[in-house]
Amino acid sequence: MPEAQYPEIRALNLFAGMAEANFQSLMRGAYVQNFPPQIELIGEGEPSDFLHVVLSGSVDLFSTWNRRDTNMATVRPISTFILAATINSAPYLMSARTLEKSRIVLIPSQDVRTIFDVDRNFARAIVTELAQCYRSVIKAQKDLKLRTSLERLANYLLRQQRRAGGGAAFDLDFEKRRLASMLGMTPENLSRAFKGLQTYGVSVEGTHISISDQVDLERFAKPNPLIDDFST
Amino acid sequence: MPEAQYPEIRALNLFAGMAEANFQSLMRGAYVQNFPPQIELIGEGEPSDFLHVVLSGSVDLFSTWNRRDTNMATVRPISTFILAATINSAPYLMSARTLEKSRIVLIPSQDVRTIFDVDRNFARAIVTELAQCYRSVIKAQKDLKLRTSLERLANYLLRQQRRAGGGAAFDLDFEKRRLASMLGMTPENLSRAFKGLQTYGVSVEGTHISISDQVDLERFAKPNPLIDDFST
DNA sequence: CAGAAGGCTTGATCTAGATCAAGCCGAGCT
DNA sequence: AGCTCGGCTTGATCTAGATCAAGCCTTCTG
Repeated sequence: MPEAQYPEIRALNLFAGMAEANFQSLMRGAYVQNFPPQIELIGEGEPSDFLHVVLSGSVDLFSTWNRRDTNMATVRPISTFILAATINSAPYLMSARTLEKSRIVLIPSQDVRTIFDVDRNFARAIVTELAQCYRSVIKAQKDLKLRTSLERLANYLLRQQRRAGGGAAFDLDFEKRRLASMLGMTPENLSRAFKGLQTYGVSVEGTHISISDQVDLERFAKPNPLIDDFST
Repeated sequence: MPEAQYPEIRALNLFAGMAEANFQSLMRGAYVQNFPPQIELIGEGEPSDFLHVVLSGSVDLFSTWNRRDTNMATVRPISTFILAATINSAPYLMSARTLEKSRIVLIPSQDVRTIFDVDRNFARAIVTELAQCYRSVIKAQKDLKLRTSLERLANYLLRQQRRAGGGAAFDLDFEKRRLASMLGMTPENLSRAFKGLQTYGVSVEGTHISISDQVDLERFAKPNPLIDDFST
């Protein structure tokens, strides 16, 4: 891998604390690659040869059974995916495809396991990351099982609003059909859901959202840190 | 904690490989307790003071939001729960209650984190366990999102059959209302689902199940190791 | 500029499963 | 034995969301 990439990667939580020699040794086998949208990166059931880290873009994790499929999670920078499979040398449980143009680091799983055993700080970082992945999945599952589609959309808008700086107006950063998929609903129902939120002061023009009555929307959405807060 | 408990706990994957001194040090702060059924052990949002290990019985993990609640997972012996919260010193995302009389080890979270940093084998075991928890949740989510309730029941019966030795007849080890909850359906629908499986040669008498046409049931259920196999 | 294509919206229908409302039946008790 | 209580079943209805089927509008292309 070209050395120019190092500093950016080294700065990630996962690698920041480890010994330089171990980092170098990890990087020797790793490479960074740019993928176009809609590329299938891995398929479920395959052996877990590489740990993946999303540097930019976004990746959809999905699963298939009996001709049905469902998206399980969306990975945004900067975080890893299929860490659990890598750690346990187990086959992938999910498939992954890029949603948009994405930059991804691939690190051979064997190297990750080796360095894990010799670098205490790396071990700590791995386990923290893994715990975070676990908690993200749990949060997503709570969102899905406890809320209606209207409530999910309302809470998504509040989260997105915060990410965009907190102002009353902001833009969606996905096209709507992708948003629908991320929220676990069809494009048709997303369209209807947007209409349903008009009652609470939400107006939509293309990808531009404005919230005229913050309090009312929050009273409806009932955001909860144990579901909506990504940091904890 | 009474020393008599040690060997049984020491034999668990989580503790088997660690240095004796570290194990002793963990056990000094730990204790084993028997709980009656339906006791709420922890509540979501609380700080994660203890790592829990289920030795016998079973524990229901569930979540609540806006007066709704849903069960997220059922923990059977022998495994841990809320490991992720313990590792990250983060609040619990789920509540836990005993389903039946259960024996549970409680280990102070702070001790787990301390020993993690000094015992390489313990670190390895922790991360393996955590990865397994992660994968279990993913499997449960796939089961729920990709299958109808009839399919979930059919696959559950096949798994239970295997656990019971693989014979054509076996017993459920839960009462039906509990099974319904574990499968994410209402008791009413479970009842109807059992009727629906008669077509595939399943007959039910109380908690006793017999499968007259194994091949037909499997053709319907389409069991898949990436969902139904607990070992991988 | 015209045409096509793809995403968005809207309405109509369908479906899995939940909920509501009785009955049923076996176990334990007086 | 007769009663009661709790879990199970059964049927009827309800609902969130999916699916199907158009039309619409913007953007891209020849």
